[in-house]
Amino acid sequence: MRASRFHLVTTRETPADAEIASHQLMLRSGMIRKLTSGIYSWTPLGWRVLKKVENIVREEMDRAGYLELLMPAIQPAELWQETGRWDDYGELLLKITDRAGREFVFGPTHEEVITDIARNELRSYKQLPITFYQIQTKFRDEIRPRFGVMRAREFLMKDAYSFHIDQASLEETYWEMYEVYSRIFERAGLVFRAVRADSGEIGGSASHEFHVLADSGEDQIVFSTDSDFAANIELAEAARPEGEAPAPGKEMELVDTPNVRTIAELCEQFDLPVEKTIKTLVVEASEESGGGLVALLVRGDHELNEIKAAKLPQVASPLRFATEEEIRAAVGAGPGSLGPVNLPIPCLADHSVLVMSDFGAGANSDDKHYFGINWGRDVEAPAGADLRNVVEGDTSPDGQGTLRLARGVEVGHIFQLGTKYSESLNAVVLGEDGKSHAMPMGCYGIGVSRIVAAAIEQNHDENGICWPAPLAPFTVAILPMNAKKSHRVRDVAEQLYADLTAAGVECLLDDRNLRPGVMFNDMELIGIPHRVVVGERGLDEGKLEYRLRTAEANEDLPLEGAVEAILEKLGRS
RNA sequence: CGGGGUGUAGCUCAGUCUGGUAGAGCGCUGCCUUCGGGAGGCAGAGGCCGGAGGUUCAAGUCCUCUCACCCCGACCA
Repeated sequence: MRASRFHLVTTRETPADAEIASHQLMLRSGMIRKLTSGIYSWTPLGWRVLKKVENIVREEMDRAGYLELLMPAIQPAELWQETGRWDDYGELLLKITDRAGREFVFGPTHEEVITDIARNELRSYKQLPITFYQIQTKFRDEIRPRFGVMRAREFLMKDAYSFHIDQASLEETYWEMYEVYSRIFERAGLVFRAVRADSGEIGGSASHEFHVLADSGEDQIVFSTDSDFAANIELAEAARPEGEAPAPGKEMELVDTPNVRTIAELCEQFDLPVEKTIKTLVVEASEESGGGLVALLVRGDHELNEIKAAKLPQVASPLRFATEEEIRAAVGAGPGSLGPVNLPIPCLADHSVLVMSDFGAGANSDDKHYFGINWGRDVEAPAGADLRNVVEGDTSPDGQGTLRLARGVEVGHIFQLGTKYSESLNAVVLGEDGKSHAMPMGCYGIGVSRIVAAAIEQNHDENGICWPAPLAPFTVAILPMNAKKSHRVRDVAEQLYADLTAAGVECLLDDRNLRPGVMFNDMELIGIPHRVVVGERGLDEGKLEYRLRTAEANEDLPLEGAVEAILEKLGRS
């Protein structure tokens, strides 16, 4: 490709509404253009990268024997009403109406459609297992689109669905898919981690997420130093502390604590270690436990894990924090002065709280705290539960090693769905036993467009993007210096371009006749992995100049045999 | 959806408080000089100041209403 014909439009300045590196660099390099909130066009440059990702995904899916198809983006409401997700999926579902007033959705995912296909197409266990996939535009009406294509409303997704005669077959495909996904992210040149995950809205039992590690990631993931334990923090159970609370060493005392609203203020003003304090959070109780409110206790330096809490039978799901008015009505004190002693509502404590002694907590009376509280002596110990987020250094739940935390961008998610959809849509086949069986299903997603952003998050420097070779829009940039004035430079660059292109290398020849600095900066910004500079200076010595995008310095290549030397640099000789 | 903020040239932003000729830098067009890390000069093009009402002799600026976008929170690939 000739740069002069490629509509390369880069900007020096960073657009004001981009926060993270990938979004900024995608805009500056001209890969994407925003049409409206959460909806982007891909320019020729961006589209080349997106297609690279798409092709890797497609090749690996095909290699595994999965069948590509294409389903409609627009789906009839009836299908969604049949599974109940017309209402359950909530506001994320974009509903649209045709001229006759019939309702449709723009598909955010395709369990309904694929299961409809399966119930019509699949008759016998002999056709199973079978896995279909597609690469297609999805729309989810995110409450808050963010970070460019990282969390867009419209995005490109690879979604796959498998159908089975029994759970054992589902598990086999599930773990096979786990390997396929791992291969995809490896091939894309990404540093990633598979972690156990919450299965969330889609339902089902087992589930893993694949995260590209990046500091700007929206998810917190946890893994063990010594075992293969890895999980999303939403799901990571905290190891139960061993032993009992130490014997009381202090008397309980009631202390006036005006101007204390937070744990931090309490610790600072009264010189209390934070791990000797208790945070009392009040949430809505579940209906089956009688409604009302329930208090959750975690250690002052710990955070409540809302996902775990919502799964407890005593707690309403989804989790809802009580308002200050509700708390005052039930307890008679504000949120800053709550604690377990004389608490008039039911209470659950994180396991780590139950092994504390001589601790401080609110007195359920405004501007008063108790210090030196001990379980049993001063107040009956509440029931224990796993309520908190694990923290760096915790013992791994499997007992091997300690936990490390990292941030990740979720780029893939695999689920064992079970028969949730096959039952509600009556997708059954005849088994070997001659009876009908609802097919257990798996579903597997990859955020194709999100991978592009995640790859940049993981691979950039102060000059721009540093594409992993498999994702780069072009492999080699050829930069002629002052080509306008030197036919020699021009001819060598053209010949190199022709030869490399003939050898199947994707080259970008910068024939724009710009000043060298502009070309260098542009090519670094858009992140082309290999750069060859053709200049009078080098030609006099029979040399070209070569540089890897991520290298510190240039190296010379002999003009004679330059094509072979470059192919060798690409690992293609 | 709650809370905060911003809308002025293709982009980044001044100007709004205190009403009076619509600006700068980058980018774009032409010419000249320059040419190995975002050059310099000259000459240009480009704006219903997000939209609608209102106040005023006069509104980018003041008032009301709207729309869009961004940021912080709960969801997801």
